[in-house]
Amino acid sequence: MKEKNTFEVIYDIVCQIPYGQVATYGQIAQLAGNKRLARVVGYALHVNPDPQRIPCYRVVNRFGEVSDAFAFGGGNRQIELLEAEGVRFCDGKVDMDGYQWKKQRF
DNA sequence: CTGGTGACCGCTT
DNA sequence: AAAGCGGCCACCA
Repeated sequence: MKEKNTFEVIYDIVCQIPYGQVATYGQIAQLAGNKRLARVVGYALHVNPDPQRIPCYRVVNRFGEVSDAFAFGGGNRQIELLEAEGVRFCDGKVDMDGYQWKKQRF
């Protein structure tokens, strides 16, 4: 049994994001073990070995905005995908008021 | 083998 | 109050 590396854990968490919701790097990083792993989370999605299994487009920074580095494929592709799921965008930012993946308290 | 970087966040001065 | 820096993991030269 091989223990899951930090990357595997990150992929697992991102894969657990429900439909119509988004999560932040810090949120995932904290669930992965340390919130400082946020940077690693970004890198993990950067390599994104399995985009079909890892919906990286459901991951946004704490501002609710997508990364301005590569924009996931040349443009706001990510935003359109989220809109297709029913997520509302405001000035290119996600309405974190009720779409941020909050671990169901109950 | 060593150094540096990266789709980030939070703390410190 | 604002600005700068560190930290963690993995990969590249």
